Amino acid sequence: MASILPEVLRNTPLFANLPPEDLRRVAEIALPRHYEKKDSIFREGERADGFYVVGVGRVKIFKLSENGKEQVLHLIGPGQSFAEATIFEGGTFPAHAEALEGCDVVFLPKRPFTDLLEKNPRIALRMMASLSRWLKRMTDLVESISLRDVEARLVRYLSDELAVGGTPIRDGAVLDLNVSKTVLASRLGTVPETFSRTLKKLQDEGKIRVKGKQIRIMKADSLFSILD
Amino acid sequence: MASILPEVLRNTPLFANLPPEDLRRVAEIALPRHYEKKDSIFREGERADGFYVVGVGRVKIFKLSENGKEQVLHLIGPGQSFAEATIFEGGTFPAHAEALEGCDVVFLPKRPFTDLLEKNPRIALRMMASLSRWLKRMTDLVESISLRDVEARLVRYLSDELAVGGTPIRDGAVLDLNVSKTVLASRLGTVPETFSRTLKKLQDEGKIRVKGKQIRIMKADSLFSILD
DNA sequence: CGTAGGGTTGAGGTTAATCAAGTATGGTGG
DNA sequence: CCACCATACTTGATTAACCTCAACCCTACG
Repeated sequence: MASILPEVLRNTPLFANLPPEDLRRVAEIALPRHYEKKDSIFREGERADGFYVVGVGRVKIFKLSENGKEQVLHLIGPGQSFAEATIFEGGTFPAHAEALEGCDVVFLPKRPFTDLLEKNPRIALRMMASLSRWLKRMTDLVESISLRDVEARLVRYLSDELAVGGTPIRDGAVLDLNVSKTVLASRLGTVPETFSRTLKKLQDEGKIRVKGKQIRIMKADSLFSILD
Repeated sequence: MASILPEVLRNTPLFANLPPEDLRRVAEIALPRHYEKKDSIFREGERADGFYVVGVGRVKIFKLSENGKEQVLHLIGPGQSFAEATIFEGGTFPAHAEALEGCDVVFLPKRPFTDLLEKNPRIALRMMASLSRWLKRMTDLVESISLRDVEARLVRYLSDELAVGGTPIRDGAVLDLNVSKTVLASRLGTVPETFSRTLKKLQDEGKIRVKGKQIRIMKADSLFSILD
């Protein structure tokens, strides 16, 4: 299975289009790992000794409150990396990570990787760009959670998902929520009950049509008009 | 005034303890700027052509909702840098920045600085560490806003402020809120009314004593016990 | 003094969480 | 293939947090 490793690395923005030689060096220090559904990948506060690249499957990154409520920060899919930040500064993970399904990931251990960074300004620059993107995402998440109601957050999420999927935004467009509604509710900073009711409300208003995880956009204009 | 510039740079973690030669190079491309109270430093969506280091004064970084409500993301003080992330990836600022009082800041223009980064792995590593710290802060902010009630957020803020001020946490300790209560309310993701009521509640319970911007901790144990 | 900005207080309304119960759904073993 | 179980999801009723609106106070500063 070591043969798919370079392939995984090549598909992550961090290492895409890297000279073969650099890629080989990264591959040399990378460790393939597998997790089953619901397996914990790391827990908040645990010693952080590296970061991850997803090859197959989905991972949720989340915070837990003392009374057990969870806030999903990110949903990570194939090609994406996560926990990069932990290899600089601070030796512990700031959140939990759990496999949402069977996952093949690649682990990049801290020390060998930072050594590599020091000699590879190209990778270092990409690393900074990646950290910057995470920062932007978190900034948007804060804005979303604190400044918008659940309906607006949901609509924005649908809009963003259509965008990343490359689906043109028009009536009849279909979107597949790739995760359970419970997880999605938590990502949107709410609970399953409220999430369910919000979907129903939008459906009753004729703006969307819900069938399982399929969302069909019926009135794109009025649906997305609440976003500025 | 150019003489204080190296001093400002030396006081920011990004450039502290840098070899004099590196520091000189940074200073060469740095541009001192001044802002009066309430001046906008940049607005969300504006083209981002560099980042900032604060020499004197305080800056608030915030998001605005369409109906005018604001969420303060960060309060930046002397020695701190902000908007570093914008010089990689994404050409626009993800939030607004405004001077809370008269401010002397240093502006580091994007292009010359990235050129410098490519030749200076040492600075690049620090830059990544700095980005990582911001990321951690944002992660904590999300958790705080979405998983805790206003009282818990306020108490945590007090705890954090005591920590950064180096004040030992014990009964009788006094803390000065360096910003207006209105700004602080927004930083905590609430409104002045709720903030005021929450302070009053803690005072009525005998846990703190409020006099203007001075907060005296009266019962540290019971006050901070709600934080796990 | 008089005004303005920040701060406080009270009443009322709204959003969304909680609690409780019931209905799909999907995977597993018989 | 079906029965069963666990899990996910939905729906309704109730509650709690906190936002909004409105009025008022207080202090600083011209």
